[in-house]
Amino acid sequence: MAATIRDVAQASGVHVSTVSRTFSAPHLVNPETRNRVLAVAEDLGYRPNRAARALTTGRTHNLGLIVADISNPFFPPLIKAAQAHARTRDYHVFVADTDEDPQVEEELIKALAKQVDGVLLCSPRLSNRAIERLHADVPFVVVNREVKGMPTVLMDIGQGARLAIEHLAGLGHLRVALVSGPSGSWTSKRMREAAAAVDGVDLVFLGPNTPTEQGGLAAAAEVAASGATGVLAYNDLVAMGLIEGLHERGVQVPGDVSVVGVDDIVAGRLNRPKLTTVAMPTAAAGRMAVDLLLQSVAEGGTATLATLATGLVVRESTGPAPEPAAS
Amino acid sequence: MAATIRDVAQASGVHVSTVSRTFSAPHLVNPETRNRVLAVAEDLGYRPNRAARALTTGRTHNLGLIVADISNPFFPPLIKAAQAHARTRDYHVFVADTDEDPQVEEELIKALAKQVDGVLLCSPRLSNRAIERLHADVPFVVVNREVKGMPTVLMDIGQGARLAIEHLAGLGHLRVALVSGPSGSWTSKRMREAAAAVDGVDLVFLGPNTPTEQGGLAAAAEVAASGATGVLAYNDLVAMGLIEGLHERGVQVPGDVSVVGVDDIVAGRLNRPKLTTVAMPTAAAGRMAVDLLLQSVAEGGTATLATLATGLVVRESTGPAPEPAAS
DNA sequence: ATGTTTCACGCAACCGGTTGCAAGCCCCCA
DNA sequence: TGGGGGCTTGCAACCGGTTGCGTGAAACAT
Repeated sequence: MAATIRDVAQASGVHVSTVSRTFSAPHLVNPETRNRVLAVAEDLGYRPNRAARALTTGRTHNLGLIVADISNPFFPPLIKAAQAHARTRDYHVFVADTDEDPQVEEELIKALAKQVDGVLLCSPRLSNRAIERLHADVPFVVVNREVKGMPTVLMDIGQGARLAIEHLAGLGHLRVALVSGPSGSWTSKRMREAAAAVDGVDLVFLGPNTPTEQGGLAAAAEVAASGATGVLAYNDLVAMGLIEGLHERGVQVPGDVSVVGVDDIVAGRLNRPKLTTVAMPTAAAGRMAVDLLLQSVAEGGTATLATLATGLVVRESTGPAPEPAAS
Repeated sequence: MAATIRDVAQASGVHVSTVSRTFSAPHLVNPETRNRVLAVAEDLGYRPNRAARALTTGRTHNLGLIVADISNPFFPPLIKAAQAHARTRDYHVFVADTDEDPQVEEELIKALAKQVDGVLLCSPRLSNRAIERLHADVPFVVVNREVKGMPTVLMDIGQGARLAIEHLAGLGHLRVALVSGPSGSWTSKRMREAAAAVDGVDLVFLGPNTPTEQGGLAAAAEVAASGATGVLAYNDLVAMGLIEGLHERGVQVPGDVSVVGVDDIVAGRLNRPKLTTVAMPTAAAGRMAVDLLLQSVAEGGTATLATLATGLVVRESTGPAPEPAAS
């Protein structure tokens, strides 16, 4: 159906290798010939078949991006930044969603392996072992988690968590709950560690939870029962669900309980009360991840670790700790 | 690096064609041989290279899904459903985001064309002409827009708009504003037509707007000035931005103005007030689109049109029209 | 006039699979 | 015992490109 390199060769009276070079090494072909070939190619609507090219060159000029849950508003900015950035490097990014299922994640990686030059693993749910094993098939860059020996882009959630806890402490909250995400989450662990390093606050660890509003909603009872007046949630979605759940129980935010989220998703800005949250440099992370990946594709495994700074955005979901009930 | 079919052939003492058949036509090879080959393949970690296979078969077993803006929470459920459904058919789905840019959209389609068997175009921004032209390169299914001669999945937004307007009319709103989306949007047009068909309400058309909270926020002034007490917004994001903007102006929702969104995104359920909205069957649309696409890939262009019903979900952002000010 | 470069291009093998054709084998039946 | 048919497997061409090598011609130096 579509024109192939041989059609173009025949129509312009040259050998296929000349057509090939016209596109992949133009300086090797006489300008006159080149223009003729280009004209014919244009005329026939010929475009080199990237897949076929990849077969011999080993370069597909595609990148894969694997994400646990596209619905999580944390990812789209990262995805968009990665795609836009990759495009400037003449690469395309294919996104796949694993539905939080490690099995699916592995299957997708294998399927992608031969069709892309490298894969961006965003918050992977796979075990380190599995990741290292699969790494033999295709270069990786891991985002939002540390896997030894692998190029990694981290957002300094520890710093963010510390800022958040200090913010709460500064408002007089003496007892703060950490509502964590999925069990074994690398992020949750870092948050706990960082929070524990802040002096003068009493920490309660709650969870694990699904990292969605549902999870937050479900955690509301626990939080209410914990006696904490400040909460650092796993992410904004959990925070929003939690606020909703607390509200249903008649607990006021920020009057009775202050809540801090993580991610700074757009919806948090529209929430009522507007969410105080740890802002993640997602777009920068997406670009950085692409850079690292292309670098590691080109040069072979350089296991750089990039850590991006986070910041605290104070809005309306946090306020002074309530007076201790004088009962 | 990775094992090829020839490695497996050599290691198991058979010809490559036998290995090939072991995977793609198992019934043609002796069970004994087959098991030996499978064992060796397993041992070497061999997996057929899908791209190479595609070269001869013309089937990549991949689908492309192109979307204007992944950040729009309307799409993720559709994407997830499409991916999950495709997986059951042994297909993989690659998602790409065009950033609302027709240029990028076209480029992505061309890039994907040779690497997938078909493309799902979700709310494309390209002109009908361009779509028809590109259709020569790769089968399409269009979602959320009508392009003649192409398999299409539609959600009956007209019906939804009618339900919404009737709901508002039933609450006593006599003057209703339609806050539309991007200029030339197919969806906006359908909504206008359907709304116009409802008797007894006075319609005001506002817009165009970006289909995001920003757009809604920006439209607040216009809405406040329009004298409408009911609003049907282009989508939930716009509705939420609008509510936020009205709130900033001291206009109460639903006290002073009732707002209906479209899409039924998750965030709308967490909004305060919870959004009354037209629920779109996004997951069903994703599955249906995959089915149509695979069908058209297998059988050649059958230009089916599937229209999926929508429904109205009444929550808290709509209420009785206020008493006319007795000034 | 001869020798040496340089340039442009063709030849053919190769990437990793698939597939139509045919050959070898065994079995069955007449 | 010979012929027909079914199974299993190998052979080789092919999909759409790329690329190392070699050749012929033109350009330049000697």
